[in-house]
Amino acid sequence: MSREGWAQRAEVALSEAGRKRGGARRALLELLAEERCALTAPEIDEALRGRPGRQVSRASIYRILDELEGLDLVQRVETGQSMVRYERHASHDEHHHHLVCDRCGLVMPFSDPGLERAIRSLSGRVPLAVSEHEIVLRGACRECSAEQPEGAPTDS
Amino acid sequence: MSREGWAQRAEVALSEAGRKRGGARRALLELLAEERCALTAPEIDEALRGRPGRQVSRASIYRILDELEGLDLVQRVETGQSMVRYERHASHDEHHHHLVCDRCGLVMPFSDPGLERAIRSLSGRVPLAVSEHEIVLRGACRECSAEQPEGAPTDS
DNA sequence: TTCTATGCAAAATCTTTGCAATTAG
DNA sequence: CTAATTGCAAAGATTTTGCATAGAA
Repeated sequence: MSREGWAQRAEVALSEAGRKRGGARRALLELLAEERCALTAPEIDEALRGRPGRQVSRASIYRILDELEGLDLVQRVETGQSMVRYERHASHDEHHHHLVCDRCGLVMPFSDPGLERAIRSLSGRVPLAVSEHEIVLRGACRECSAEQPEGAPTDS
Repeated sequence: MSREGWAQRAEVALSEAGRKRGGARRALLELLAEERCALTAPEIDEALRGRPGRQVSRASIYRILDELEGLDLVQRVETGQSMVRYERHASHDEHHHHLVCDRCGLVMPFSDPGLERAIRSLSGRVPLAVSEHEIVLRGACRECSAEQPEGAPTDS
């Protein structure tokens, strides 16, 4: 239900902002509504090429993402991979953070109430009116740690 | 003491890695030892130009940062500003995270034991062998919230 | 018809690489 | 002297912008 909820909220926010509903924007919204986790602009481009609907130019992808971010419909996520990722702005019950595998680049979502509690209590004690927070845990995913448990020797 | 400690550790690590002590590297180490918070490569470049010592080419800045990262002497920090930042790898007692002002781009360090506890306990419960974590809180810094408390009207 | 939306191509960054000259040991 | 270090310039990549065309209301 959240996905449809988001798509609907997006439509409303855009029309309220006086935006027309062009094909490119609709294609992007559709993709973002389905994706559960963060994508980079190039990944979005590629994803749109690999599906029935329309494909969208890079320039439009950036423009639309920027616009959606301004309307709080998507949020940027930094995963330490030197490229911004975008995902739909989570409603309260979907709020999550990210696990990133240093070796294969895999990005997975996770969430934890204890962590959120700690953040909330902390937010009142810092010299910043906190509106967002982002947490990234890095390490080796299960598959990668199985392959090379530790600092395994290379063949060089 | 931590600063000198870091600089010294860096010298040792580099010589153990069979590195010579060129001027560019020394200038970068010196700057990083003094900085308490994360800088982008362009910021480092500019900072080096504005100080007595030697100035270093962009290429070398990137090469050296990359090398230092490999030796665990510096760490990358992503603050959601679409550019990687670098700071010296914190020793345990210096470990910190970042507050970022959405409006002016200011980056400040902070740390919180409760948060670290939450992260530690969480690390055992996720499908990732966690080796690092990064936390960014975003919002408006004091100066910026004073200027425009909320969604203040623009003059457009 | 009018204003927005979009694509294409060029521009603007940031980052990496190749190569020659310099420097440390 | 030998190998690492550095700078410069060119190449790569991602992101932004200008402008003309297509599309929605």
